[in-house]
Amino acid sequence: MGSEKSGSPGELSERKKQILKAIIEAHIELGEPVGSKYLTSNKHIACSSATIRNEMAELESMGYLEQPHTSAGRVPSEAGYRLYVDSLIDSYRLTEREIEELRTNLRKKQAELDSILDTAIRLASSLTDYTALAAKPRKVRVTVTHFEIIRTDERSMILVMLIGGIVKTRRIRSRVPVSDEASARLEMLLNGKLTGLTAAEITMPLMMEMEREMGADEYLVEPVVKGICETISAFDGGELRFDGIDRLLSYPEVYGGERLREMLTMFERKQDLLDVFSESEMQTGDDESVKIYIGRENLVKTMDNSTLVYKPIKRDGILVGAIGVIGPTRMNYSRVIAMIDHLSSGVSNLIEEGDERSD
Amino acid sequence: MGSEKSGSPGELSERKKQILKAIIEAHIELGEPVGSKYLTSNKHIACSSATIRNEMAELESMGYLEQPHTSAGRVPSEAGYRLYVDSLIDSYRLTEREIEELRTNLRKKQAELDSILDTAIRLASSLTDYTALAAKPRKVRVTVTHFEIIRTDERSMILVMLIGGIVKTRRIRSRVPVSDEASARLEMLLNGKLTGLTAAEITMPLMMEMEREMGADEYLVEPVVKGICETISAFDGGELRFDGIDRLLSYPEVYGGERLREMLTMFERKQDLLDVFSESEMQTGDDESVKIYIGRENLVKTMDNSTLVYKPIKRDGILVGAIGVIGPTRMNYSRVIAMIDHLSSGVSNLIEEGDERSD
DNA sequence: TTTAGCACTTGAAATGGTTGAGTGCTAACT
DNA sequence: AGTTAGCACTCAACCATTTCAAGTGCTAAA
Repeated sequence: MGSEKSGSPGELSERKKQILKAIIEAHIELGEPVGSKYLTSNKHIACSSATIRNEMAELESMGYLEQPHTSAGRVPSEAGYRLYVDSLIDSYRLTEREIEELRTNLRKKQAELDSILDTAIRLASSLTDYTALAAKPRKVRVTVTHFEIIRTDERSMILVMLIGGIVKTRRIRSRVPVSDEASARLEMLLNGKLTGLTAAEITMPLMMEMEREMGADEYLVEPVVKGICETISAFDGGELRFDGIDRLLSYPEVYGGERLREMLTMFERKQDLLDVFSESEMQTGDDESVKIYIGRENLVKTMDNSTLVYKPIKRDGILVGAIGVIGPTRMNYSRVIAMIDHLSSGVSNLIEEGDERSD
Repeated sequence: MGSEKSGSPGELSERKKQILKAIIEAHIELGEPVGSKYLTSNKHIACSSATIRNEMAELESMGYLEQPHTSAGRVPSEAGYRLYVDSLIDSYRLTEREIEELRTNLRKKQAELDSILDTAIRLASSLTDYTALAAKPRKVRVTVTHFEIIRTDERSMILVMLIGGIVKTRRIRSRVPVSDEASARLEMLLNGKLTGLTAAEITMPLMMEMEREMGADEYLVEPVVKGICETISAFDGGELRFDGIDRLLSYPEVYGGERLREMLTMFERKQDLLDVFSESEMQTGDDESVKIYIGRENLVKTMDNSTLVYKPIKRDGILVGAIGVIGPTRMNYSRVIAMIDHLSSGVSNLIEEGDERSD
């Protein structure tokens, strides 16, 4: 047996490449193992089925193809897909219509990051026909940069916090009326003492000091600070949202039975997937192109037969999220890649420029 | 054939009730059609299998039971379940442990409605083992009650809107520096002109008037007002969130194959389900107890074999949402009902009392 | 080096018989 | 009249067997 398990693409003759590419594309299209005869008749390859069989046998021993059972056609292996996306793939040109659809749909929603992401995954899912997801990675150091208190009536107010460019609010109610003077002082205190601190750095002594400075209105401090800590903690957990989960069912060969359950469970737990994105945060230095994880390449075990395609989203140069799709290994790579690329860039631009439509 | 399709429970002899109840509970427990022999041996019923067969035949002709095929046991019909939950069911006592779990978990999260709901559905799903969902019903008349502008730096600010007790924010950026005076005037204008108006009532003339009053800073008006309209519009759409979708797969008899897909699709589309909740908003006058929709009783077609159990959530007497679970018709009604009842009340109390931990 | 032909393998689908749970009905019993 | 035992009947589920067709690997010829 040829023991050259993972050969570099250079080893492959032109014809082998052509055949491998044809097999992968046929399999993407049909979802079934593809046999030698199919290739000769449907893809235009200039040799007979017997020759193709020989080549396929070699490709298999090199690890690019697999055979479900003796009398079935061949199926691309993960290595095969990897080779395909790395060097065989034709880059897909989005049609004018598709670009237009991306642009107008994205433009419509000029809002906070969250709702932009929602629109984006909806788009991604409906355009690619796979399950789409967006992640906000877990942050390492979450701090409030600015506090502001808004009075609504004499015993309730709203605390507005600016956390890394995102606005979070929290309602504060008190049983007794609170003077304007007291809330103003509280606001000042918060801005003076708590900005720039992570949840862990907000200590008891600090809180007691604040209570001292609030004098008669010290009763406000504890619930407010507690709320702030909760908000910060909730924020750094990262977040993950989905669209088109029902589309998983379009690929019963992959997501049938128990596998589907594992998949859904993973979507519910979210943590594993978030880890994947966080990991990418590390290697975000190298480049910022579309990333592709095929099968068990780099991922959680439950994603054996799936591919994750995603691209980071940046604001002012720093990573604020990612958007991608998840689907069967035999997904339409070229189209998906082009789509995610555009979409992510679109979102990046959108949040970069903000709402400055003031011309 | 006895043509009394839907008899009132009064028609039923004590023994018929007892048998029906036993069948339903056995079927809930086992998930399989239950036969006459099983009842005599496992549930203590004081007569022989033959007698039970006779009774079952009658119950079937009355429409309370169904037979999948000739040589199978009986399965409760929707009418049977309905009768069961209406008059046969034993009310379930939550254990101390369960109550404790509800309370502590719910208490932990003292935050805005959204995150309370998230916690609640997570709880509901994990405690009942069914898919849980929470809805914020579509509002008829959404208006902003209060505007507030927060300056972050000289060319960006945050617009805070109070919409029906919920806080929404929106970032505003401008290419040119904005004076404090200008933003203060804008805030005043918004509060003066736009509070109490729905999106539809914000007209062009109104906007032009505002531009006039802003003088040199009129360029701020258009993007801001546009953003406000979007926010209001987005708000009245209602919202629906889930937890434990993976649990659908625990009941393959119901959610296997095509049905599962329909179910997921419905979860994605959300609209149908929201309609159900909105409908309940209408009839919310009659009472505010736990509501139960069994099978095709009242619902969307895709929910034929499912039951929806939910209870509205109120703040200050008005409906702000609902929480419930969705599961197979053969769900453990007594337990689920008790759970949802408690949970919904818990949430209601929590948002009622707010953060007033100032003692 | 390529190709045609053929024997071989093997999963999927079709067939057919067996099994067992559960029923409905009738006749005996209280 | 209501209840029960007994029995024939039905029908899905299961298992073993057969058939079928797709696709291969190999050999021999071009």
